[in-house]
Amino acid sequence: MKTSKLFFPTLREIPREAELTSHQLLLRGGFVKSVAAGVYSYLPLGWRVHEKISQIVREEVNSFDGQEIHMPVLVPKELLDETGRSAVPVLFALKDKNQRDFFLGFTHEEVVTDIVRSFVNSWKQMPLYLYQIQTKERDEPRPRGGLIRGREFTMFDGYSFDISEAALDTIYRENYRAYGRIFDRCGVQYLAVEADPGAIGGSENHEFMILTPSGEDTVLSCSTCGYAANAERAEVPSASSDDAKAAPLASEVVSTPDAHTVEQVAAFLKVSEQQIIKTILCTTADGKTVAALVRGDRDLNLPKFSRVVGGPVELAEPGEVVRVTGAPVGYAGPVSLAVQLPIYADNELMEGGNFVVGANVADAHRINVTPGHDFKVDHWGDIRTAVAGDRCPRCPAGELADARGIEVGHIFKLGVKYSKAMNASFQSETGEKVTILMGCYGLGVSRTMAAAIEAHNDANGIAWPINIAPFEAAIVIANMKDESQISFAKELHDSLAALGVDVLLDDREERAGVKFKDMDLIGIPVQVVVGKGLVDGKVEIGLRASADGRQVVAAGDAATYTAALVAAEKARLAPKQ
RNA sequence: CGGGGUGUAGCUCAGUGGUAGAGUGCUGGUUUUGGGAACCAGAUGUCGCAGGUUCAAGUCCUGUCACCCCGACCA
Repeated sequence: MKTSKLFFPTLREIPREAELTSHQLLLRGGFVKSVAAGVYSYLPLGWRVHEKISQIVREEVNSFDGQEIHMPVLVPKELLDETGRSAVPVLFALKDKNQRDFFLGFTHEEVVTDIVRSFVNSWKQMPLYLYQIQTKERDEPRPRGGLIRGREFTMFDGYSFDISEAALDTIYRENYRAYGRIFDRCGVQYLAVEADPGAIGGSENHEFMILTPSGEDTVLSCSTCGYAANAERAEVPSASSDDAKAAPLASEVVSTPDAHTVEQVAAFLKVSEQQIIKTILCTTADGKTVAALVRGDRDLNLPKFSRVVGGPVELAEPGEVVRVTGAPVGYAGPVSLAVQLPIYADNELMEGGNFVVGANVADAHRINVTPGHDFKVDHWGDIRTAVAGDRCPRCPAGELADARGIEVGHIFKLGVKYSKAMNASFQSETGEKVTILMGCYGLGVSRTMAAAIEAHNDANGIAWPINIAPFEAAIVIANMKDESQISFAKELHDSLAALGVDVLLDDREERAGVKFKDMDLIGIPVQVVVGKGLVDGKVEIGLRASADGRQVVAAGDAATYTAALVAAEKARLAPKQ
């Protein structure tokens, strides 16, 4: 390929709409063009990267007999009615000319399950693994960060169908390993973490996070035993109960004018935030209000709290807080509530005593409050968000450390959740009718593209891992007035192409500096410069990401040297398992 | 949906109620030719849209749309 023919409109300045590094570089490098909020066109360079990632996914999934299919973007409402998912808020909805309801596909469990229930009826037809790489449409409340969270994006979605838990477990682990190989080959550091399954349910699930400081999720991991979890999900081990408890003192109400945050109360009363108990009022799905208590320096974790309560909970409306506490927001406490509520407390509050709590009176708090002594805790549980420094929930010696990550994959054991609702069953070896066991496996192709940039960039632009770079090597002709440079570079281009290198020849009528800047910006990993050294039979070859600069190589060896560099870079990205 | 911000040339941005601007990019020319060259000449606008105030609106007022950020949400 020649740059003189390649459509790659690079920009010198950062478009105003982009804040995130990957978004800026995708726009500046001419990889994508925004069409609407969270909707992008892929230009030639962007589509090359997209297809390289897709191809890696295909190869790894095909290796365990995954079979690619293609399902429609348009999904009739009736299909989603079967599982109740026609009420999902992020759905794009539309009607056809006959007023029939359709949705744009946001994931395809129902569509694929419909295929399988139509044709699969015997245990002999499984295991079966179907997948697609396709556009997904979700009317996100807030798209952001370019390709990180779009309303239209590309996702690999795989679905497994099995006759037993053991078989499901096998394919789940097969997938898990394939994801590892995919991210290794894409040249991104990843971590598989235990995660919250959300409303999709299922017995086991893992998120795959690409580790980068700009990630929007926090992951916690134990270097001792390898436990890793999304901070939203990470467990906190129960408190060690052998701590000597201070004797409860007599509680009393003290004035705390204008102090309604933990920080303000701590400063006013000159106590640490750990000595304060936050009382958070929540509403359950059936409209009841409950109180959650966590230490002042901790955060209530709603997913965890929901599990303890046994159903989804959300923060109570301010009006409800006023009604049950009898005080403005900011002064809630577990003692002397206006309305008696079930009280849930975080396990950590078993340690220590004589806490500060809200007095349920404006501008007042109650000091020397000890759970069990001054008020009754109805339920103890693990309801706070784990943080770095917490003890590992899986091993006695470990401590959790944190890192930031971008969620690029999420795999679930679905069990019978969809197959039961949609009556997808088979006849077993012994003749019984049995519900099919499913798993689903998602991987964001476009998001991986953005995350790879987040993880691999510098002041000059993108430094693509070679397996997903739009081209593997770029040849820059430094002086377009020099016919010998041009003819040598063209021969080198053809030789490299013949050696199987995905090579780009920069033959534009531009000064050398412009070409260097552009090649750095679009991130071609191996750079070859054919310039003034050619009269002495020399060219320069080096790695985009290397600080050492380019090496001077004999022109006659340029093709083999370049091909070897490309091969070495690829070898570096060989799967680690 | 709540809070904040921004809409002016392809892009980045100035613009005091009184003639629509700069840098960069683009076109032509001359000179240059190894890290976004210099000079000369040129083209480029529904000032987001719709109302309103005014002799006069890019500028003031009202509404509306779009985009970005924070939060809520995120199967």
